Amino acid sequence: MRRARRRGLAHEAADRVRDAIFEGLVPPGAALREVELATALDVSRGSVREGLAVLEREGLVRSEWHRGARVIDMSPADVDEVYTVRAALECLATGTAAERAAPGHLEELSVLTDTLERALDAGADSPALLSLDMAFHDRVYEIAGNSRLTQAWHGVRSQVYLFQLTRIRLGHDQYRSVVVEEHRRLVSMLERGATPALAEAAREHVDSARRALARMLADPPR
Amino acid sequence: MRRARRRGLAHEAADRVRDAIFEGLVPPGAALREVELATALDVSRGSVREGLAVLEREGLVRSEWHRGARVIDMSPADVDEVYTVRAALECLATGTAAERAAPGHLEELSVLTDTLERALDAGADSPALLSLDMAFHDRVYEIAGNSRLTQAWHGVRSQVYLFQLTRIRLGHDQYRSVVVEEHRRLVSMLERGATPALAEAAREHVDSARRALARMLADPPR
DNA sequence: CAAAGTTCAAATGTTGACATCCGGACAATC
DNA sequence: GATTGTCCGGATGTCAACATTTGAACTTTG
Repeated sequence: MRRARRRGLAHEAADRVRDAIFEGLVPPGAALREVELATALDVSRGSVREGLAVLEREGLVRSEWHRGARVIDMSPADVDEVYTVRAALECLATGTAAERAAPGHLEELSVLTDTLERALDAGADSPALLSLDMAFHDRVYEIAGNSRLTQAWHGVRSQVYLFQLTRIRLGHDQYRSVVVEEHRRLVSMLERGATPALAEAAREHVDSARRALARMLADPPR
Repeated sequence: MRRARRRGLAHEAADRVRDAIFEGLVPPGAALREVELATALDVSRGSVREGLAVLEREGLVRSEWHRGARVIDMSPADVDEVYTVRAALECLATGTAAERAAPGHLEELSVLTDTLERALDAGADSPALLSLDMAFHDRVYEIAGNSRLTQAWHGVRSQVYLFQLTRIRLGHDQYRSVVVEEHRRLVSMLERGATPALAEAAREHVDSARRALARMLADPPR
């Protein structure tokens, strides 16, 4: 069993605000005022403040001295930055995971992909698919078992999530048509161990997402 | 000019505590009590708390719910984790920097290496050399110009610093004998653009440090 | 005597009040 | 008329008091 974690109001507050951002209730670039959030969430400003610091660590929010916090926006440059870093991390993570994976782990990743496929076939909405998608990758990082690597991943994870949400919002057909296949490919590569081809597959998986989003941002299909 | 930054007491507190850790005043594994630090630094507990959160983001400190913060320790596993992640980041950073570097940037890195060499020849102490060493790498990240990458770097930077400090404390001869040459090699590779050989050099530079530290930890020369 | 329950000091988590800072609107100045 | 100075509303930064949790010493119980 995974041990239960007491977390405190700050993390709770961070979760609420993060979800609000993901749901689009707080658009990119919007200001996050401490008093406002404090009354809305019914906690003190101190807790909100600490929560915003958590979101800042995740890169979802940027704050400046005496100017408060704002939701990040997503210029094409931002997208490039995030996916470039993600590609490097994902490469390392899949490679390490391949080295350390027990057979059970690979089986588990395979099952996660099955779940994803079934959800797709059952007509689940794209955000739900994205959650499963992310869960798969989270598991890879866990299997790699490098806490610093996981921490680095958490530094871009929420941004990836936000960007991918935008991607599927602008046009989810392309996403739905490739997710499962790309994950299957990753699993099959993982089974063969830490090869250069695996690193290439991981890089390509990330880059495919980057290209799709870049296309969407440059030429919104409205 | 680089813009001036107001930062607040929390960052100031973080700086003090960080320095204290680097100077060995607070040994690995030691508890960092909020009230204690607050009185010592003459700031409120809130500011100390926020400062500790900064150090936690840097990986120098680990804190748990209602159990406070402790300085990380450095098991061989920790060393592996940090240098593994650092290698991946450094690869990406040098590659990107090579792509984007203006001639002036390469010149600047060369000058930084000259400074390092002069300091070495002038008999500067090893911690001073380490500062110059880190400044070089910081500049590479700046030149790469990827803020997410820089942030990921900051997530391991302080740990690298602490580990390297230990390395030179246990035996600085080896360090002094290779720093300059390894940096020269990096600069010359950077000048040839983003080649596979550059990535290899960056990886080797990091790995050399990892091996040196692992050797020291396994077999302390006392 | 070992295991579970109790108690208590010490530390952290949380809060609301007070101090400080920012940015824009308006007035003064050269 | 463009620049500089002053004011003020609204926001964040800081603080010290109060609430909660923890771990360990102690007691109880089977």
